[in-house]
Amino acid sequence: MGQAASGTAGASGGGSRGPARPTLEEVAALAGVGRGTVSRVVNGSPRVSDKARAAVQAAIAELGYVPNRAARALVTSRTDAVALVVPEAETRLFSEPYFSDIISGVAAELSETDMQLLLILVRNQRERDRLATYLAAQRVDGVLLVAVHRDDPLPGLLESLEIPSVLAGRRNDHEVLSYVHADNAGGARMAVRHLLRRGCAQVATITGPLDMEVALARLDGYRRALEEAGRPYDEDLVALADFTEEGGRRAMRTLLERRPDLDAVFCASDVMAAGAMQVLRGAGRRVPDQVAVIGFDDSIVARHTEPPMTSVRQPIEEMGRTMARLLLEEIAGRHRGSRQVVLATELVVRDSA
Amino acid sequence: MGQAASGTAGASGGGSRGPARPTLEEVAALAGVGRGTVSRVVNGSPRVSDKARAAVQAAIAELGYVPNRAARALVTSRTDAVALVVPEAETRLFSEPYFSDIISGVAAELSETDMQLLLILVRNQRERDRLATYLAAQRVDGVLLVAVHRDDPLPGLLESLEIPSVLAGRRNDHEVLSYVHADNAGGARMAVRHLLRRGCAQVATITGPLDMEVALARLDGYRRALEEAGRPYDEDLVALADFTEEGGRRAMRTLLERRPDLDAVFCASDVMAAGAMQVLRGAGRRVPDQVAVIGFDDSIVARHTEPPMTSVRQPIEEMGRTMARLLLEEIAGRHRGSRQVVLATELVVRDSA
DNA sequence: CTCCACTGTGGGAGCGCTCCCAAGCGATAG
DNA sequence: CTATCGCTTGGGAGCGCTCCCACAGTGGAG
Repeated sequence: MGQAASGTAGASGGGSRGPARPTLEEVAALAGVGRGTVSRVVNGSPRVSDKARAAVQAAIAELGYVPNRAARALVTSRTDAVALVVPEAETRLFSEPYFSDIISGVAAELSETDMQLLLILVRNQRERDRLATYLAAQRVDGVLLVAVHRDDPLPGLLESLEIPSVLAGRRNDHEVLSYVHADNAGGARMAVRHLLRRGCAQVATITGPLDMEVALARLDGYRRALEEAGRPYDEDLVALADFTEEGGRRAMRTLLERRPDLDAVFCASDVMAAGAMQVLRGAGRRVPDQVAVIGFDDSIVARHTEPPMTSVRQPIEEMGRTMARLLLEEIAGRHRGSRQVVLATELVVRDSA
Repeated sequence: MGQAASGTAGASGGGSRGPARPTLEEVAALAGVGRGTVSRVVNGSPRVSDKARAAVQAAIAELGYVPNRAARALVTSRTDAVALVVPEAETRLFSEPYFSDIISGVAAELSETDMQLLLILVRNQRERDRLATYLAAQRVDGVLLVAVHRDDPLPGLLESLEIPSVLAGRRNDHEVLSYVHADNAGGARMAVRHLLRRGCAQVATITGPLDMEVALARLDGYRRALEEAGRPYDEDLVALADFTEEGGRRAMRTLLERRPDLDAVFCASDVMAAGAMQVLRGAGRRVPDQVAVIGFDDSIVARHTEPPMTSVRQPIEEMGRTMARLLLEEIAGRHRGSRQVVLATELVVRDSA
């Protein structure tokens, strides 16, 4: 593009800004060694004499040498980059801080290495297709994928491409890819136990979309807690929703209609719980006196509802960290096969239950 | 690293997965043309005959050819990547959805191009230094920077590196770099006008940290609205805070102490407003009857306070889009000098004022 | 003494692409 | 008919790096 200046050797590239960056060759010349030796020093090979290493390091410092990634990538066919793939529609459904916390954890772990973090938002079919091409072109060394649906084609794509990848959550309990997830069932169980211990007799639940394993697991925890307590599982006390506030409102209305006698609701997300609380208030039910409410995520919303919401916390940043760690190990090839990590959840008791 | 298999020519790289990717050369061979012609077609040069172009396109489709970025970057010394730099400490202070919305806007705009989005979180001095090296090594074609402080060294770094960059917000009103920001002063003015029109007589404000231009601008809007209405500007009605909930609580307590007669508070962020509302409730003041409250950001928090909060909305996703657009134009060199874009804010009236 | 490790080293080859030069080839002008 | 121009085209050179081969040099074993 555009008429490039004729330009003599080396120095000027396309529209180069700043002074020309030093190359390996220049470092070698200054250090009085060969290219190979500089490369070995830069890459931490042990097969270099102390004397040569010192000379090279001095030269690197003097010139402010930084390796050219493109050149390295070209020959190694590694990119030193991993992608965080986010199906965007989901992000909105998820409790808001989820996204930033995952990123924060991933970035923290990667910052120890010189891996770059690429962010890829996928919001429609076209972008999905582009992603497939993109990944097939091996533009990243590994992939982190969040918000996995049961029938999501993306994990299958990663699998067939044999690209190192780690999921946040899993498609189902036969997941073959590596994944990290919170103990959703355990958290839900804790929440419901808490409600039962409080003396609640008719504990309802509002679920997430059942094509997501997280939603299923939370429902399962609910069911198990009831079982443990010898309570019957009553379909009428279960309302399906979609992790959204409006969904939470709708579900709460349904529940109130079906079972006006309910005295507790465990919601699979804070946002749904917030919606539910609005409806309860509208219906003249006092929280927690008449109806106790527990959410899931312990997001910022939970701290701002009236009354402040009791919620199940999941260590999202830690999930991000762990995902990044597993991915790095997988890329390094230190592990055959896939691995799973389950992180503990925790009940944060506030005033709504 | 590790004992690489001997490997014959071409095909196998480091630990290559999948079939070898086709190269330009193979496309050229299949299409019966030279490398140069394929390159011209791929890069959309007009100086190619229709016949040659068709042959090349057919070959590309047949082989599923995708250009190798590293090879291209090596020779052009462009990377086709831009970085979104986030000083992380700030992200937490900002209303939460801010981050995801900016990203969403940026990604939307970039998805039309084949630019990659790199996310760089900077959370301490060490990472700041790394960033400087990183940018000096020209690993990205441009930089987007959010959460700019008045004395932030990062914009100065970008300036001296002469790397195309766009800020979200500005350091002060002499900003030399390109930036996009919301009409903070205008939004604040609208909010305070709304309070005055409602009949409030003693309108207080809780500000953000005054080393940030957004905070200053919002304070300025507050002052101007009072001026317009012929009201005095009273220092006692102004409390400094830091965009956090706890800061909002502290500031509210201070205000109540100094001016128990206040009947409205304009807060420079929703999160602070939420804190303020808690304190007001604790002090037995009814919102909005006794004290009207307005926040800023129209974040998710605003919708969940009790009562739901009136707030100034800023088009954050649009800001992200615009930032990306300006940056792309700057990279393409279509514009000399820097440009500024101000986006309108809007008052979203709910129940707190 | 020779022979054979072994360590450390230099530098050729080549990764896949863009840039650009020179050459081919019609069409038009002289 | 030849000279000139413009448009296409092929392919050499080279971007900065890693990989690997071959070649010292050193020291211990035979």
